[in-house]
Amino acid sequence: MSVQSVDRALDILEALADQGGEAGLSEIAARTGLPYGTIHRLLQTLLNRGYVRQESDRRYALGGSLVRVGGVAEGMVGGWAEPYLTKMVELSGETANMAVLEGDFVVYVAQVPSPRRLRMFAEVGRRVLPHSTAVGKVLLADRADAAAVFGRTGLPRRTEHTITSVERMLAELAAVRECGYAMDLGEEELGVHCLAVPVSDGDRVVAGMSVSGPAERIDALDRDELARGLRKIADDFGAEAFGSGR
Amino acid sequence: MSVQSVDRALDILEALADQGGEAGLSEIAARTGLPYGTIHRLLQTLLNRGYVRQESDRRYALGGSLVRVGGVAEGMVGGWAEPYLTKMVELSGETANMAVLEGDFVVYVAQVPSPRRLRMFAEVGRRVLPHSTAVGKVLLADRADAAAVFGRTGLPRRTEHTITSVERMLAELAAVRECGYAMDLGEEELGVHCLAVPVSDGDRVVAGMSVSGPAERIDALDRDELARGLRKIADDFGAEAFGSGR
DNA sequence: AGTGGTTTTCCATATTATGGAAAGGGATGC
DNA sequence: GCATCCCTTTCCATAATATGGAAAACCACT
Repeated sequence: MSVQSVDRALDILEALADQGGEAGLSEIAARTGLPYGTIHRLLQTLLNRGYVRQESDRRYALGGSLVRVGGVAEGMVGGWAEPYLTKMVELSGETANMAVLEGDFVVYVAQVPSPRRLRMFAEVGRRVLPHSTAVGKVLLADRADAAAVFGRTGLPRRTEHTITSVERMLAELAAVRECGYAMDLGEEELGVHCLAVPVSDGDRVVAGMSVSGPAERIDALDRDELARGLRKIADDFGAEAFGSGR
Repeated sequence: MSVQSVDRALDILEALADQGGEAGLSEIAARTGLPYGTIHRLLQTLLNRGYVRQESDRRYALGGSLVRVGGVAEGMVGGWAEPYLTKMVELSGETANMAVLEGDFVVYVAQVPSPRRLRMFAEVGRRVLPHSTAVGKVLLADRADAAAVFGRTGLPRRTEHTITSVERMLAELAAVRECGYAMDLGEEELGVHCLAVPVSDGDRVVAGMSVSGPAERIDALDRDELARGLRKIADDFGAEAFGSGR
């Protein structure tokens, strides 16, 4: 039903992404379990098309052709998310956002604003560091290399509530994994609180969705109940947009 | 030397991207020249992995899995661009940027700042609309659906110099195609001028590189000569990062 | 120079993808 | 409400295509 060689080529691309975009042939072999000869041949093909690039030290890296295709895809996904974000707005009364991780940044790719007078607005396209946002936390909670990300970006203080210690942050991420949602209590912007839930493709967290609003309004909601509702919506979206088969 | 089915799968992905991220099976067939049965089977595979999604009207669209992989690739490309951007800084004395189109936005993916005291700074990660920037113009000049983009985004006035009419903008894009570079004369920010050149994968424009600085300094340079120099650098980079084979 | 760990190439084999043609769906017009 | 047209999906016999083990080449250390 599926074309084997294409499936395997995608495995290789994903293995490369998992390793941060760069890996040697044997690392790919370890991760995918495919025989060397096969991987090498598949890599040649991806190389010819610019989907993979070979560094001077013979290691392989994700290539430029993916940027264009990925960019177009990102626009699509943002569009599909809107009905789901709308449900989140209905459920919470607050502005809903979707964001993905791009390199070490959180990028907002879609938004549906709250109907209220006082509301969060126009985040689409914004790039922020993950440590001070609720979506950032759900996105990193799933990644084994979260500590490495903090090593590169640091945890700059944005407000008096920002978590600036790596240990405390890792503990926070553990808590997020535990309860399945993340909060931002004025850590990015004073007076703004958010609750974020993960969007999964059934295997890994690929995006986050959140609602954000004035601290008092968010705090007035029942977190666990709200989180349950949002998770449901996010799961539906994940299944629709990313799921399919596997 | 290359795995046929993988090659074809990539053709399909690219055909989809060419059509703005969405197409019917027969449109893909028209574009790629592949037989229906083959395309369908390949699409099934991509569907199973979330690289393609099927809309309710049975059309196909680029899928969510590309977002993650594309995001990682984007980080890589930004890194490789730096030596080339450095050359641009040496040539022009001004800050150099690289940007790509993501959905309808221009996203800056890499920067090398000018050594001067007064300089442009820290644009990486910023997302702006294409109409008011030089890179945006070179990126759109290559796209047949530029008018559709403006339909969605509008051409909001950023300064008194911003081009806000679609006709004038399309004329500008034609001029850009003609001379091979684009200018921004304070259209995004007063007093800031830029000159941008396209980065091509040998077939299509995939990114833009630009230098930006204070109006007086940029205006003092010989545009055509500078553009020639920048093009050379951009071409080298395009060949290295996106080219390879085909 | 020697050694260990890679990456790359090769080639006979049968597994795997191929594509033409026919069946199935949906929409549009009469 | 029915027929028509166009687009999508399925099928299957064929051979072209991808496979993967093993050997060779390469590189980086020491």
